[in-house]
Amino acid sequence: MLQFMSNGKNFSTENNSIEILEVLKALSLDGKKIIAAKLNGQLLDLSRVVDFGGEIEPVSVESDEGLEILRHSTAHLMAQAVENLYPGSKFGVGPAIKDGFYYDIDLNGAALTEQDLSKIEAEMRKLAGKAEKITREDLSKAAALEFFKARGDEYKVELVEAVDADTVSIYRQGDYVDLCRGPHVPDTSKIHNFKLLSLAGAYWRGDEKNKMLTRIYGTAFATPDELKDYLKRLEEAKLRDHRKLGRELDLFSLHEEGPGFPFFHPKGMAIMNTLIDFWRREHIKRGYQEIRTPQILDRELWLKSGHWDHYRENMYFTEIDEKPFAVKPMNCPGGILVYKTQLHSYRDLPIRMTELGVVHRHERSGVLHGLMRVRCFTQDDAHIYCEPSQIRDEVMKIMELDKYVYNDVFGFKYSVELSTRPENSMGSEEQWNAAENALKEALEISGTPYHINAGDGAFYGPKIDFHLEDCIGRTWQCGTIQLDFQLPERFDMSYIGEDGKEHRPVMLHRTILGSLERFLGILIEHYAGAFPYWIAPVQIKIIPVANEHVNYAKELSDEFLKSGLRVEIDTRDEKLGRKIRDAQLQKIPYMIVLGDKELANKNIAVRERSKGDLGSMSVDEFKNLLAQEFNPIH
RNA sequence: GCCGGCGUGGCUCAGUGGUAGAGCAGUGCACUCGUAAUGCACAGGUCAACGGUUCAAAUCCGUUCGCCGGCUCCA
Repeated sequence: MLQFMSNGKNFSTENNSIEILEVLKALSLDGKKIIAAKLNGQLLDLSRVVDFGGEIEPVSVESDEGLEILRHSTAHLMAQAVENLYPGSKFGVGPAIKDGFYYDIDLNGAALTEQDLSKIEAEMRKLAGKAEKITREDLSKAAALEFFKARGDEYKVELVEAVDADTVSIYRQGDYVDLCRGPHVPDTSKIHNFKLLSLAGAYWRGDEKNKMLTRIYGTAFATPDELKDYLKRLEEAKLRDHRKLGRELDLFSLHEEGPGFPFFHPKGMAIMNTLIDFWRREHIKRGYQEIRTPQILDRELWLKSGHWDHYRENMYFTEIDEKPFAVKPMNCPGGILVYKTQLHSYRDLPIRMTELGVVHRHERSGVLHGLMRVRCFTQDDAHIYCEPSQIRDEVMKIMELDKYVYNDVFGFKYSVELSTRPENSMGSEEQWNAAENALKEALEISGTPYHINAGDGAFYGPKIDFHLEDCIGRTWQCGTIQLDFQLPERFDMSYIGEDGKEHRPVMLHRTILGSLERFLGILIEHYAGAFPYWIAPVQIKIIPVANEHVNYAKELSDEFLKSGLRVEIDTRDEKLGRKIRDAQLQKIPYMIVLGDKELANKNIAVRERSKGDLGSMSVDEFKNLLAQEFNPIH
């Protein structure tokens, strides 16, 4: 006898096996949207026959788990369509991912273009129309190996070999067979709302030594509206693209003459400089001192620091007077030379030295991306030299600054990761353990939620990384805190302790914004180009109604410029509506309209970019208005 | 670096073998204008670069560069 329970309802059968769907029916838990079930927490197909009972719960296509199943089944449907259209295709992996699914396929020499996606979609719809049953079969590992070997499915063979169990399952729909853990929707007619999105190359098992397969990305949703909303969100994301806005708002440009080396225009620099002003104030408040170190340094220094051994691939080299030099990819070795110009006392520690360091790193050509991934960028770097006992406090202070900047000032959500010892690293096991524990402690005492990213630390020490979430849910690494016992050792750094003897300081590397270039890119997308007043490249646009109002406009502009505001006048011989429109498109926070009325009353008409016309007011009233704007620099 | 796609005036894009097109932006002229586009005219491109096929190449082929979407890597 088998017994099933769900939310207080019970069902039992005298048989010693039963199909899941029958159980749900008996409990009146079946329905159009139910595509799978959970028995004792395990996800199962509706057609699965079980010989045990327990707590059962239907899985709707509208739940997170149901959606994942739907997407996974859609990936299979796509694979089936590809197999029909491109005979001889071999399949790699095809998982559901955030927002959709993909399948990696060896097309047997065929090449796809984006146009082929609609052909594949059409084939998918045809197959879905047939409502083919999706059935599961359990095979022994040996039988599965034999089966896939016989079909010449080399990738599936490799996957089966890697499975750590005696049996594996395969799923069939029509002639299509795939190795899969499941579960799946009961039949292909359950798959309606899908779209294939893009093509890409992807290395088999993510290893660039392996063959490159064709990856097809797609998405699927429970309802047509959800699919439509998602596609709309993709469109909206395109409108926020920092490369497009950077051109439209005249912030920066990219040129063939300097791949990966962005050019900043006056308006881009206005934002950058405001950002730097803000950054400096916050660091001075928190006891940092700023330094600057050279761009090019003797190669010997990089041999000593370990960069030659661990980072050479990413460095640029040059020669001065026949002597080898390197362009700096990091600021730390230069900073250490500054530290070593003096003898330090324990009383001086912690020493917090910042540097807006311009670093060059060679990135492979395929990875460059606007301001987000470049070959030359400005790090808002800092190095903190302290005693081991001070590490925890210093880390917590940095995390406090991170929270203030990310959350309070810019309104980003962010998450924290702890990255541990990688391969190809320097130092002993004990040092790494101590370093990792120090960071863990700081995270735990401050109650910061984090997850561990094993093996992703820097070659000289473990790190805490801060990932900001942008407007479309992508995450970007900005801040990092890296603990380093190696460089102090290599450079024989010291301070004089209370005991009058020399001690080795610990070094913390950290950034808050990460790369100023990337941070600007993130801000552009986050605000969709409509920067808050305090950081907007042009804060006020003065718009004279006609020629005879231009002089008044210039007087006003001079006054604003003197008080440090970023202001422009539109003196073009255009109609008011046109000038307003252009200022709106430039997303300028405030517009001031000056015509006969304003000239006569010596006041101004103010328009705010999102609130519209605010009516007339005196210049003083306007300044009061500005004073109420959020502004972390004042 | 690898896979696929793309590269036509400042921008967005049409043109797929027969001597380069549009809209916006720009310039000139007229209008002197009240809260998201005034009208007319003019100017602007050796069609990414180089090589090849052809009587003829923006268009077909090859190489290189750059960009886009991914993979790998990363701030």
